Amino acid sequence: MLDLCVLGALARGESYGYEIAQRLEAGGLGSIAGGTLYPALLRLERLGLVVADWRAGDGGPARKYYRLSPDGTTALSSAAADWAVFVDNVTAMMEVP
Amino acid sequence: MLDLCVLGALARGESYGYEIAQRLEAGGLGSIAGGTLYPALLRLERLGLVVADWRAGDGGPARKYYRLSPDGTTALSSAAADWAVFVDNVTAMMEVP
DNA sequence: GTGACTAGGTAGTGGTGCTACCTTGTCCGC
DNA sequence: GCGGACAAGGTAGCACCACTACCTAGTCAC
Repeated sequence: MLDLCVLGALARGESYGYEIAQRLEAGGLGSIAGGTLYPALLRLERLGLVVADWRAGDGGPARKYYRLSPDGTTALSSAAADWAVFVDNVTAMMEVP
Repeated sequence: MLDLCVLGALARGESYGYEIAQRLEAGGLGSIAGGTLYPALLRLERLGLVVADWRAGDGGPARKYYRLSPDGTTALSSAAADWAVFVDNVTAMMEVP
């Protein structure tokens, strides 16, 4: 769930962890703590869905920039389709007719 | 997540575990195994969101019929509202603009 | 030089859903 | 009349995931 939102946030352009958290919060998903976000980013990196490289910080510590890999892009669009179906089913189940 | 779907299934009328699983499967949520469903029902019962009573089986073992408690009804409608907001946010996050 | 802020990471925990397995009851086919 | 299929409920253990708490390191302002 969180992983897919992170992929979606990265679909808006490459970014680093701290800024991804801000994108997610701006998207209404609440504040995602570092201890939640960074393990998710490491998972996605190990799965090959995102690729990362370190860059010097702009007034602050170095940043690790993440961007979608081709696998990540296809995983995101396939997950988005699955998500739409799942949402339709769950919403129908939760609404009392 | 599953708990809310179970509440939704019970909002269609009181039922027992085996039939709830069939309602969920008919709703497109896939086949929910007993080892998944029954712990969820026990959770909901301990939380007071559903109430249950045993009745003699109709050609088969006894059945435990569950129905929504007043707390369960309010929990379901409040969860459905939260779910709608959450879905909107996640869907927006996962769709690449 | 101390604190605030940015940035990333690890350790441990709790909840949740899964598989696997068990028990009881009825009915059907051989 | 016995074994298997099926209905119905339950428990045990495992794996994953998100969370809290904590740690490290860099820069800047006071």
